[in-house]
Amino acid sequence: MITKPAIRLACEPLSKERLRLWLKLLKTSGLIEDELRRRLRAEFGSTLPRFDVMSALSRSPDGLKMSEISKMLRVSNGNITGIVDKLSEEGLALRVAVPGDRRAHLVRLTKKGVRAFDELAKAHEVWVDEILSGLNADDIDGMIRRLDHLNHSISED
Amino acid sequence: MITKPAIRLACEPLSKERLRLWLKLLKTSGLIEDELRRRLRAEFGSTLPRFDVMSALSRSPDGLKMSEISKMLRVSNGNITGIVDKLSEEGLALRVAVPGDRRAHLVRLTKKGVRAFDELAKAHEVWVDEILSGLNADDIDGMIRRLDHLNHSISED
DNA sequence: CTTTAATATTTTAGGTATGAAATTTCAAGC
DNA sequence: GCTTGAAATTTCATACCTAAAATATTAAAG
Repeated sequence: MITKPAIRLACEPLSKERLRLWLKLLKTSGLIEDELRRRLRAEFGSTLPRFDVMSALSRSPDGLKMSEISKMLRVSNGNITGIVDKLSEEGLALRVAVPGDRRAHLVRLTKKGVRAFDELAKAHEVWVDEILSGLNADDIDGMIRRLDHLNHSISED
Repeated sequence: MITKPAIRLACEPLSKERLRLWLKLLKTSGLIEDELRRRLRAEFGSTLPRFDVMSALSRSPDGLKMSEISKMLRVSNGNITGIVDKLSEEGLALRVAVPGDRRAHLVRLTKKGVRAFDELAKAHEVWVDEILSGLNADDIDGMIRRLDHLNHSISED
């Protein structure tokens, strides 16, 4: 009787499988991202980075420092400057001075910004639901569990 | 006897779960991408987009048209122009005229480009293996299967 | 006090990305 | 042959993004 091997004799294939996994992960998230970007542009004339910044601000009504935003979104500090500038110009966000510290500013959504984001967020959730509609509850659960595992193993190394 | 419900009474939680999944997917691929970008820069003074273009060219020794590259990598045509310009300046790629069609050019890696990419690709595979080392064969297999499913369901809609 | 180091942000230089308009060339149809 | 439309690429304007340098402020150590 032939049994399936309990251990792998060579590690080489596993490294190839990891590479295959990474390429698929990259492709999938790129496809979804492109589609979201397209709709955000077509239906709201907005962009993903702006949505991300507004989303972060929305979760912190008391405001966030520039560095807090860039840390949360894992993008460079200098980048956030430009995006917040734009949001401010359009009256969606504003910089508030911090009493005890003249270096820092708190960025906050304006009322107009909150309204705009609520609309965006509602549409965004519907879009994601549509795009991922091919997945049932088990699929979703399985992927979330594995992504958590992967995420954890990456972050702690 | 109480049986588990065959259908969900409310769809709302599933849409939230899909959103959760997307955010995790985005975060994970971002973390991996950032790490690869960092190493590419630190160890080779190169970038991910250049690596991607070289990788595509490497798989097609007979050359690729600009539009073929942009289709493969799902980036805009105008973008590829700049990257190929840079690769050409550095002697890693070159444009070859197409005999029957004076509109198109075939882009091809030079010998130097092939050597450079081979080195990059070898390092890249090791990096990915390291970064994903927390996953065993079953994890990898499970994720690949689900990503294929998702990918398929997105592309065909 | 004053030097020093750390923190918070902006600026700068350069590469990457998009969509749209412009250019050149090709392929038919008349 | 000439026009029309499609195809391949580049150019353009604009936005994003990074790392690194510059600026300004705070805090702490001597």
